[in-house]
Amino acid sequence: MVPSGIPRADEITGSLPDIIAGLDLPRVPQQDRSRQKRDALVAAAAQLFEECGYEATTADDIATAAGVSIGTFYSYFRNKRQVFLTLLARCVETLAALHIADLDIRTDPRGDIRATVHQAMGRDELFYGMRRAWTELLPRDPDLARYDRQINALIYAQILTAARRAAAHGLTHADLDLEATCWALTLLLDRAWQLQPRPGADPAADLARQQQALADLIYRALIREA
Amino acid sequence: MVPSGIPRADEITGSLPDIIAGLDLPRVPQQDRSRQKRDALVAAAAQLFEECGYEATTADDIATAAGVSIGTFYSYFRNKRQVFLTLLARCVETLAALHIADLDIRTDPRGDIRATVHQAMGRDELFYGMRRAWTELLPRDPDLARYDRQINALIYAQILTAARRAAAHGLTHADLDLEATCWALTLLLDRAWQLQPRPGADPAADLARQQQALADLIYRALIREA
Amino acid sequence: MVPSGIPRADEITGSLPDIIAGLDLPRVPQQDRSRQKRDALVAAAAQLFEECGYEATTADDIATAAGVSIGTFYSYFRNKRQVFLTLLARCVETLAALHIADLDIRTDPRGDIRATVHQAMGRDELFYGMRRAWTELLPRDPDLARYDRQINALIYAQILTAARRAAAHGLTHADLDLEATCWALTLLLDRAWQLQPRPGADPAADLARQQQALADLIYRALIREA
Amino acid sequence: MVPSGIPRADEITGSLPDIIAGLDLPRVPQQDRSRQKRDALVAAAAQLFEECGYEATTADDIATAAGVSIGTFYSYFRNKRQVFLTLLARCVETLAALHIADLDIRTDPRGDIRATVHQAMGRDELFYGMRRAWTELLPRDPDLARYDRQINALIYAQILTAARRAAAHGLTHADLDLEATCWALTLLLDRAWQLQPRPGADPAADLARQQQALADLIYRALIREA
DNA sequence: AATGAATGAGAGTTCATTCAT
DNA sequence: TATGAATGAACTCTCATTCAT
Repeated sequence: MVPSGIPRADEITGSLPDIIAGLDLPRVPQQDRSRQKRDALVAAAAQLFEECGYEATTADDIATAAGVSIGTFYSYFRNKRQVFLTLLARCVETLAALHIADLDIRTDPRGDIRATVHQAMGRDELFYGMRRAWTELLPRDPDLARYDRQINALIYAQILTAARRAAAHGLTHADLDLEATCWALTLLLDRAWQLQPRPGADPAADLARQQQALADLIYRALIREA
Repeated sequence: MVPSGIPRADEITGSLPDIIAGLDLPRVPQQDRSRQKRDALVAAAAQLFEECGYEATTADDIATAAGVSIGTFYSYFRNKRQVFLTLLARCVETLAALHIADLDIRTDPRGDIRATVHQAMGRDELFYGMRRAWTELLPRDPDLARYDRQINALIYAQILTAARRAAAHGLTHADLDLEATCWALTLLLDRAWQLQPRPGADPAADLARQQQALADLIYRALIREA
Repeated sequence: MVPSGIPRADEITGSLPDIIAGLDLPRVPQQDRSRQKRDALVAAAAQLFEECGYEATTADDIATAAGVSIGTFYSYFRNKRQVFLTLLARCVETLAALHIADLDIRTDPRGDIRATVHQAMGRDELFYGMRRAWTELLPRDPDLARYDRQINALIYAQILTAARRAAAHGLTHADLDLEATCWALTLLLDRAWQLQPRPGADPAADLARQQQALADLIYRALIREA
Repeated sequence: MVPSGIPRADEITGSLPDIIAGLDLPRVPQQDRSRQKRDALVAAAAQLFEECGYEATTADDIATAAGVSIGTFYSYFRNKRQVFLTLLARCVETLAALHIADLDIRTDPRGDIRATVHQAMGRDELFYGMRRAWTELLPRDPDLARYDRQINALIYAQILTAARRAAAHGLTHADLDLEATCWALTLLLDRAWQLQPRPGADPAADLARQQQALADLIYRALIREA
């Protein structure tokens, strides 16, 4: 069972880079030719995972799409899961670059939150290949579930840090359950990364609209009107 | 790819019961003995799906857990997917019973939202067996993805109806993008159904706390302070 | 392997009724109600075998089509094969009624042969349900292959008897290999029972035309022009 | 139901090679080792089909008999049916090599027919593995039934061509229904390919005897005595 | 390093037959 | 005698992974 309660303080350990360090990743090849081949495999996997899902994508499909043999695939990755972990590592790096905790919310809380949401959700291309595979693997890969929990816990911790700073400056609602609210926001973000522009609408404008609504929702959930 | 933009008006068609009607469900056996056996199979499937996930649970596992042979399993369900659909139907029935749209928000918005959230999330046991299976099947079952989209669209429509009523009475924020905000809340609810009490804490109290934070978040996202 | 050489004299033993006697048939029920039920099962089986083939027809299909339960099916027939044998017995009885050997060819050989072919091939309805099932079961049922061989041998013997009578009266070609020719004719007849009217044509007329061509072929293969 | 009326003119389309081209055949491996393995599988299948029939032969049996694993079997053939189609293609190639239509019947009709029958039936080894499988699959494989019909129609067309040439030279019986007679001969040939030498007799001599009787039968069915 | 043929455990599903009611 | 729920052996086919070349 995926435990999804508010993370306890002791669960917020390590950092996003630590998670990458803990992954069973293949070593990055040093030679240029090899690295290109590995990248081609990862790119092919991302596209196929996105289009067909993880299960429906065979190791053979990935190798073929990357223009190499199945044998070569297995010389770069110990197994199919490792390709996925490589994609995961890329995601986590992106998340680590967000620095939500550094959000200084004092001068323009609404603008700051909007900017952060925009930044967070604009990394769409880096989740490419992850969305479907993640939901497919999560339920049956205990390690992955742990990573999921850990990543969410760290994002939660960052949100909580920023929220506490706002609270310290008297910006938040008086009776706010900071922890539970930040956890709810973390869960919402997790879902928000799956947002798509609605078909028919101008994609960029539509996404911007959704991002703004989301940012305002977060703003109002936390910050009281002056 | 699962399209997750704000539902267009024309996507909000039918009703939750319509979705159940569209499912390829086995007929419910009339005889008591048979119904008991079918229920045992469904219960076994739910538990195994919850514990091991959908893929990792074989038809044989379910039959064995229910104390019948594989042949019996296939005489009650055409295939493994049909067991899942049976669980799904149960969920949708629960959702249909929520009547979010009927929420009359005028007198005590905060209390009403709290009550609704409490009611919505208190149905936990009925999602038992669905959480993991749903995320596993979603990416590879186009029909299911359609149902998912449809169900979310209908919940969104209900939230939007209630929110519009509040707006008509001048209760909501002035500059609110109602549609985008309600869609964000719908996505949040979808995630919220996976909430668990945090280990170590008193489960009931902890869930109540998370529910209240969630309800307040929704309240503040929509309703302006008097 | 199905042995299809010209039958040796010692293979021509017994009679068509003997074959029926050797079949593992269920006893015919005495009570009227029971006989009706059995007949309904046989009729349903014939139709399904004809339309779907033997393998594709399940015991359950037959029972359902006959309006009884699978249990009842198995109280009338020990197994699926026994239904087929029942149909077979009906065929063999029909064949036994042909009396080809009695053909007195002296006065009007051509007319006699035509009449016999017409009579032989006109029993179409009695082969109903057999054509597909026979070819399906033959290759995998050694007993059935033996029956096939035996039946063909007996028909061959009858044709040979008639042909020898004609030869004795100097009606046949001088240099005729009676045995081999009659065997070829037997094989041809076996195939001829699968003849259908060609689509588009008047069925009765078309069949009559094919029968006449077949009869003339036999006539010319055996009888020399005066 | 297998329609076995005299082929209509519009049914005689394409050529035997066209039929092979329409089959869903696996590509022939280029590497020697692979081809040998594929041939071993085909040979094993032929023997097992001949001895046990198509249905009774499992994919596993074939793989084991060929000394490879079931996985290897499925890397050479998409399914069991494809092995059969490979055998079928071999047969059709043989039939295409017969050139019955080219039969010039004017100078020595009897000798020509004998030679052709001899040639046609001497290809016995190439039908190995087909006889039982064909009759087993025919009733339940609509595609195969179509091929059967098509192949027979083409053979019929060739026989008819030769017979018409003979008729044009006034060699045939005056009142002959050419079409119906040639169709009967086609059906007879179809059965004749299942001829075996009778046990106990000298195989070669016995087959020659049967072939000669068959050829004479055809000769007399068509050609009038000078 | 690269290939791709080979492996074989394991999945879903069918259906002839049995037997308690 | 009639029922139909229950059985489970058997079958086809997939695909992650290995390893000889």
